[in-house]
Amino acid sequence: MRSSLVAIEPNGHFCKECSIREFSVCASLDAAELREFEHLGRRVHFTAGETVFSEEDITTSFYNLLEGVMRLYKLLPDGRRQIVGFALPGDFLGMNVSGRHNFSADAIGPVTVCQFAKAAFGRFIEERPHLLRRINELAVRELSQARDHMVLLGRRSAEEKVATFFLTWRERLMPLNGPSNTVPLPMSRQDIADYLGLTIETVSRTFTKLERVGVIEIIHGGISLLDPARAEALAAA
Amino acid sequence: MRSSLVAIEPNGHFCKECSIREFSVCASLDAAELREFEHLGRRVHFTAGETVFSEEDITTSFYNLLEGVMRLYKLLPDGRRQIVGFALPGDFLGMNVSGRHNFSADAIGPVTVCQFAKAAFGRFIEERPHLLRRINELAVRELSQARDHMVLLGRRSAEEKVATFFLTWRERLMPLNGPSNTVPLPMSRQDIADYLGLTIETVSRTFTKLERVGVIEIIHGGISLLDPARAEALAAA
DNA sequence: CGGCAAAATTGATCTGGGTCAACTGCGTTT
DNA sequence: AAACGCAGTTGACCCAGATCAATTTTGCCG
Repeated sequence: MRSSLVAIEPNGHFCKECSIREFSVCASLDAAELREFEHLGRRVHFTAGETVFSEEDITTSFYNLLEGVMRLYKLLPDGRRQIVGFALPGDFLGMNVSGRHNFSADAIGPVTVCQFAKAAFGRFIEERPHLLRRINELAVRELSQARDHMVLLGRRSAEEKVATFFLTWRERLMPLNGPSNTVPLPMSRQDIADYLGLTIETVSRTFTKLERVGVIEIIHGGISLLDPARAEALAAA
Repeated sequence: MRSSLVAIEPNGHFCKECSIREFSVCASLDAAELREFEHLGRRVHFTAGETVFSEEDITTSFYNLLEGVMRLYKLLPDGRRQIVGFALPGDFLGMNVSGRHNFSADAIGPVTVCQFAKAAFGRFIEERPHLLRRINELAVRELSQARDHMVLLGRRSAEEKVATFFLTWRERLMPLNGPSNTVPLPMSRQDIADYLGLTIETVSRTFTKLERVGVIEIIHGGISLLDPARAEALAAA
């Protein structure tokens, strides 16, 4: 569903207090720039399941994810879905070709974003090459992740896919939550299936199997990695 | 195999005569910049099957593909291969995270590249934001292609994969060769299989099947798209 | 032209993961 | 606390595509 009414805080938040600044695109800005930047963005909230933008939409905004997790996906005409990634705080969304988002983005659970009007943001970048360099850096990193994911989708078995997913998801959460063998999984089994190119049944069976052999423990809202080394081995890293 | 001896032309070619300039990263440079740029790159040739760089290599150069086709791929420890893309003239290679190429690149048939030392190229970009913008544009386009390919790998049937491949490959060749229903396929069946997440046998059988039903004709070094509309339908675009 | 090796095709069979269907558990509403 | 509904799990069966195994075709070199 698309949000028809979203809460908009009429500013009041300051970039310099932003907890995810160091991870985000803003990390490249100095104090003076940050103060100017502050006026370009506005915080917007979304509730669980809301669609932030759709693939066919014309891009009018860029988004900086502040809180929560989003699923990024594409649909085939017959409804098959491929999740092309999950966005975490610090991720920058909205770069695109030909003026259209080429994937859709839903909030998984409550989400806060910093939304920038495309035109104003474009002007701001124009005279700040270091910001562009930072954006490019993030794009190249994403591209690298995308290629890794192609390997997973095209060449790995169900067990390898799931084990790899646990490890890379834990890895991605590390800068945010610190190192831990408890891996929260805010997304549904269906989301995981659509991310890994599997069915929900296969995901569920593989979870159970990995638990049975003692690699993980399935806990409420996630898993616990009991044997990370074994998981690495299963992932055929 | 890695090339131990490659022919290096001691310059003599001029950017302004470069046939693929308009498609490449250089399209953003003016006449004066081009003259300066010319001294940064040197043309290097590779023969069929040669490896231009490997995924574990530390990046020391950027490459602008001038002639020929390259396969870009990643290997799993047990030898399974996923081709993450094919590079065509105009494509720019070498952007990376953490200083290493994160995929390998082989020449398919004879290849000519314009090779730039990383440091010199980096300095040149530094003071030319429009070049950076152009590079970013290409990265974002690649990212979009990568996401499309994830959908193909994760959610499409063998027949859909092959039909989609014919159509998108033809599409990519269009700016270079002009529109045509004759689609050259310089890569091997194994390459196609590793690109589509299939086996060589399934690729071969699917080719034969599509020929039998009159969608394509298998010709020397490629296929002819007899019924593009049917192909679109099979691709579930 | 003939003889090889590599690439591609075709056939027979197998299997990992999909499909279909039932059931379980748990959070929400009344 | 009963009743509902949705997410997740489990079981039985099936099939698209993998695997294994020959051929056939193509390209190449003496």
